[in-house]
Amino acid sequence: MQSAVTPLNSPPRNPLNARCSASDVLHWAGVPSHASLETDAVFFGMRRVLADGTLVREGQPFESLHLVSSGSFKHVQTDLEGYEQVLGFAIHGDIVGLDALGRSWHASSAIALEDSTVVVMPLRELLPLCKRLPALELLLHRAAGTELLRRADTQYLMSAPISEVRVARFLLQLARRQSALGHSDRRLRLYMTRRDIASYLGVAHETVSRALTALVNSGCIGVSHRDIEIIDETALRELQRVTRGRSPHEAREQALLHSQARAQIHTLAA
Amino acid sequence: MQSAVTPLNSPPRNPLNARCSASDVLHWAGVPSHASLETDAVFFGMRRVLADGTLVREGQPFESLHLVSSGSFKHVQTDLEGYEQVLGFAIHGDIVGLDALGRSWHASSAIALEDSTVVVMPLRELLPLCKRLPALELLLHRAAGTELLRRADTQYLMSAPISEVRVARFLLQLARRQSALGHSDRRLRLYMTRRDIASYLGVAHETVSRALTALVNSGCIGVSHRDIEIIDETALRELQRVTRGRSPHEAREQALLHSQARAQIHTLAA
DNA sequence: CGAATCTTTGAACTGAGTCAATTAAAGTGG
DNA sequence: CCACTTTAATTGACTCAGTTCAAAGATTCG
Repeated sequence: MQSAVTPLNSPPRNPLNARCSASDVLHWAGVPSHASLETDAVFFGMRRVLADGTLVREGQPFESLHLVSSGSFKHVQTDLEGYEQVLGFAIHGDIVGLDALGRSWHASSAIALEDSTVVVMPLRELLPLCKRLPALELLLHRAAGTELLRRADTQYLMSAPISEVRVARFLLQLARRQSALGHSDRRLRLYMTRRDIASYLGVAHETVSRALTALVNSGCIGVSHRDIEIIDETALRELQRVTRGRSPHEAREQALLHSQARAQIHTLAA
Repeated sequence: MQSAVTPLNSPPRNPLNARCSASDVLHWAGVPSHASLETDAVFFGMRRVLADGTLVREGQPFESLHLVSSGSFKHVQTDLEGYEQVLGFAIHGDIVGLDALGRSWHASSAIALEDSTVVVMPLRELLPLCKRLPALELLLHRAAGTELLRRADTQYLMSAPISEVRVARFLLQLARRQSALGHSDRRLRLYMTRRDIASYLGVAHETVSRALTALVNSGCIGVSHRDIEIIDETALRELQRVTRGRSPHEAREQALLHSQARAQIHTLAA
């Protein structure tokens, strides 16, 4: 388990020249139970990417997967007219480049939002290793599955017709990921610009600003630059029920009625 | 290659009791070049799902992946309030259940839009087989990658602020998939309801109706029930440039200016 | 043939996009 | 270290497209 060498959620002290064991990778990527003496003996190199630097670029040959060790990235795709669509964000423990699986070229770019370090896992090494070490295969599968789940979450998020709801869901999503890494789920730092958030949510960047101030005014959150404090998580969740022309309060009442009706049905069925 | 036994894109005649070789699976899933004598010797069972039937249900244990042989499915996820979000559609050659990769339970349901047949690939058989047959491993990776790409496409689609653009992109996406299967890219059948499309696009179902009639009135498409004819694909593509308050014509002019400006820059750089 | 569902169309309201202007923050170079 | 430039973020005003509610056709299915 070697938790003494690499305490959970702590990147190595000297990430530039350091190599990093497959066990570390398993820890960071969320399957710590599968680390073993064998995975202790496998090492990967690391790479540093400065803020605004490109880790992988759309159209580049797919040669390596990267695990984010420190820092953060945005996934972007550029369409014919030059519009940049932000597809998602990657933080510690996330694997970058999965959408190229089974292909020869990357379909999206990964751009560092701050100075970051990644573990480089060359496919030529990784795939043969997977055959020998089931833990690494599981890691790969789990990472792909997680990415798919996250995209589903994003679709759900984008389907909200009210921008305040989108932003609320976005913050909750971020808080959930942060807390899964052992960080606070009440205080969170936005490492991306409002524009990036807007592109991700599918709204205008002014709308993100307005939604955030609206959430501040309703006492749900506190905002200072890129630091967010979640003050009333319950209220933030309640917001999900808001639809056009219906206030959070009314929505809550309707939801109550619904659950009562459902209880009635259950009673009748029994 | 056995193209005599299973001609490309043609499901077997008797899918109910028939078993189906791994080579067939490779053909249908788009990696026909990797079929071999070895994959000829591996067989999977098949399963029939009636219209509105559930192939996999959210929360069920993840035991098999399914390849769609005939028919079509929608992927749905239900939130706490009971709202059904359509995440995507699966047709011939698509693999259902990938979002459970690396996990024990399915995160979304797959519901048949019509009477359908699928190839059942139990994980207990599939994963060991992958170690022996690199072709199957590639299939798995490629399927995961493709699914990720498709979700990115969906995000792009949902990011369009104008509903007409969303619907146009949806139709083009569908046409592209149909034509990849060797079908016409001008005539396409919608196997899903307007409601499903609306949920998928993140708009009200009335809006889908209105957008479709608008596209008919502008001469881009013809609609009859669930049969769509793409009359002017170019115009449909041009639509992508439309933003709020800007007509397709203006958008085209602006795009021209942009490309001219870009040409200028290139000239200066040279 | 009737019930249920799907689809279309209408009308009213309103929330979000767009344009514009101001403020704040961050990065640059003397 | 401070003026200067550039980029990010906020706020306001206006317009319009999309949601919502409602009702009427169309289609499917029993």
